[in-house]
Amino acid sequence: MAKPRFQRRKEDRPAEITAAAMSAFAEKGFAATKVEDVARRAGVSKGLLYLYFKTKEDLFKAVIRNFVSPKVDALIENIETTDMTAGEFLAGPFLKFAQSIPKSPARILVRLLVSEGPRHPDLVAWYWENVVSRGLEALRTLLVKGVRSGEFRPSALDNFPHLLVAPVVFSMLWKQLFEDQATLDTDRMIAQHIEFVLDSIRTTSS
Amino acid sequence: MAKPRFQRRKEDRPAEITAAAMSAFAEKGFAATKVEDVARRAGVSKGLLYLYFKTKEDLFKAVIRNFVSPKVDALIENIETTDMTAGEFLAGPFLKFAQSIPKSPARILVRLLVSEGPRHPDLVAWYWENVVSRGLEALRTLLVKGVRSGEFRPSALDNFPHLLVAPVVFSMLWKQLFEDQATLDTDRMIAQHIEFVLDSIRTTSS
DNA sequence: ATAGTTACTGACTCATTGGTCATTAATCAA
DNA sequence: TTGATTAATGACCAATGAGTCAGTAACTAT
Repeated sequence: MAKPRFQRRKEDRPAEITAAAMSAFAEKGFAATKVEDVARRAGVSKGLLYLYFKTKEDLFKAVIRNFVSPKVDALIENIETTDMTAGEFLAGPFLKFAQSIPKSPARILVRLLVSEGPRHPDLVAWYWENVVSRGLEALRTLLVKGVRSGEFRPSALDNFPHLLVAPVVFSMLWKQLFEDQATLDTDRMIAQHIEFVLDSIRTTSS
Repeated sequence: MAKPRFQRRKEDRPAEITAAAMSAFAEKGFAATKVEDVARRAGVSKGLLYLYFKTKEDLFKAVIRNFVSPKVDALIENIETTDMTAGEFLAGPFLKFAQSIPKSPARILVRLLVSEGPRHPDLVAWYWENVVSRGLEALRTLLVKGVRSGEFRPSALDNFPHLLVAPVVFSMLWKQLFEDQATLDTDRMIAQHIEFVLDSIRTTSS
């Protein structure tokens, strides 16, 4: 009764493989990662990988899709269902969210997207539709809500919710590039930034 | 007197080759760019390229070094020699500088650095020493000067000059990824950001 | 048991490309 | 003009790695 050389686990393979790919891409980037290495990490043969993903590129897209969507969905859900004021939400749950991203494994995805994006227009388009535009729209709604209630004064920020997010992106990149040379307290930096913004757009100083 | 098949121009070759490499890398990224393609763009044979650059990686480093240094040097020079107040400088020359970067060809370098950085630690170290730390230090000095003169109140920004630069980095990435899906008025966005920050740290509102 | 199905393996192919080097030709000094 | 020097060429080699496929073994239904 020797233990079998492998098991058949059709259901779990795709998830296991994308997870393996995620960590491999994270370390090496897309081009420098060998498909066989991904397979090895997933404890699977190269052939099997090609049974679930048509090409290496296909695998890459699956990775991005899988790990990003849940995060944004959660944020948007929160924004839409909260009963906090806009200011409270930004200084509370949103801040927490913004601070958590650069420390989560997801931080790697920016790097992947930045480096490979231009060569995968359809992936970028998907990302735009499902992540970026939805996220920005939710933020804008939140800001408008604040303006309507008189909590915020109207400002250019209404057109540039991007600004709320810029330091987060910056932090993600920093952590991957310069962590060794100089640690950056991204939590405090992001908090400070939100504070600056709220300072400027709040109608009353509490 | 047939025209010669090539000319010997030892002096100019390296610059021409790095320029060609710059544009090639910009389009395809590092790994996906073929050395031979770089050579072709430079109007040169592959062999010659290897006469001036030991490896492809070597070429890559040269590219980054060549195109970045001048920019930062200029900014630092300006900061050190200006007789403006800190606020004037930030709202004037610095803003102009920040706005110009995402529109210049140099914007591509972030992408290169982000994607390849982790695999070239020595390049990142060089970049940190010669560009990032020097730039940030100059900005910090500027902020401290503002505080000393009473123009700014002391704030966490003194420890996070990064914040002044985050939206610039963000803009560079945006322009490369989402230009097609949604144009972003980076000039206005960056201006707005600087305004927010100055709003928050200025002691007097003018 | 046993035959049938299919998840899974891994050796192989073949196009690609980083890097070399023997050769060629532009330039220069005498 | 001619010989020496070296910038420049491009055919070539060796390695690499994406993708294939003939075969194998885990599972399943009978």
